[in-house]
Amino acid sequence: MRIGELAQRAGTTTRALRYYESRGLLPARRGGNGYRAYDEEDLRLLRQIRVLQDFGFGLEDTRPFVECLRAGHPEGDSCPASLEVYRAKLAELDAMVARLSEVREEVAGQLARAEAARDALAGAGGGEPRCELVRAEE
Amino acid sequence: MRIGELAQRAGTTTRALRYYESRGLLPARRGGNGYRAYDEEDLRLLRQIRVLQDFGFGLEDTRPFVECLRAGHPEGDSCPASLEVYRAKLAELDAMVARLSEVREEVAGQLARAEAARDALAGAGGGEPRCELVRAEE
DNA sequence: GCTGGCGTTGACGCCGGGGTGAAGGTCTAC
DNA sequence: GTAGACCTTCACCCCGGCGTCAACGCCAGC
Repeated sequence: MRIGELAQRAGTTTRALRYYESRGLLPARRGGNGYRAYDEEDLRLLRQIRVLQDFGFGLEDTRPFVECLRAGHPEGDSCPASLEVYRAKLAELDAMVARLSEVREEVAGQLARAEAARDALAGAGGGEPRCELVRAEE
Repeated sequence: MRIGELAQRAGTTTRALRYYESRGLLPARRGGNGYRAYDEEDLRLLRQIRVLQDFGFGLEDTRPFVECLRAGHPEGDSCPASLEVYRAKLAELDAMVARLSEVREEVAGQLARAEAARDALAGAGGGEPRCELVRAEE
């Protein structure tokens, strides 16, 4: 199988495949004409890469999985190094969620405060706050 | 007040202030010598910018707040446009947290699955799983 | 009048990750 | 024979929010 077919079957581009090879992630054998030659196994490796990429893993993070498959293990995550990547990614995701949630609460607090201040002014200057929704603003 | 003093008092750099001006965010009057001239009000605007930046707001997001202050309102978030930015940011943060949490659960599931597979193999090939912790792995 | 420190403008660098684009040549398939 | 797929190498891009010169102007103190 040549590069175009592999790219098409994996839903990626020939450019990406050459890029992976340049990173040492998916080396290819060569035919006599210099063309890259791939087999079904390479398609498996490539699919593993793309699944992880869809999870937001960096290319380097996919390397242990690919090497695990290449070493003959049944799954890309059958090796300790892959599990470590999972764990590191989990920790990273947890940290991001925690940070974002903190900011979210800060912003929510600011919004609530600002809305309360606005309503207090509206109530003082414009009559009954209860009727606020009745007045057409536009 | 000249640019260096303002930068220092706001804990930023002259380069950042010139950049804000180039973006039209914090225009400065000029003295006869061409030097930028700032006052205490500019310091308030600048502090507003920096608070929002620390929340992770982009520069453009700070514009409504700055213009609100410049229009004479007591707070940068005393204007509807600022509240809209808060709301948009909240939605954005919620979406990010949701997306990250989804991925987190996917990865956690993969990790659990992979660990279970590993343990099943260890149990089948290495004897009693109960004693696994007793065997020195290294 | 000279040095040093502030100021001015403009242009380019960077950071990172995952590629893409173009140019110029070779090979294959119909 | 010609279109299309393939090869290589080098450069570029995207994003924001500045940093880093370069080359100059302005002003105070000595």
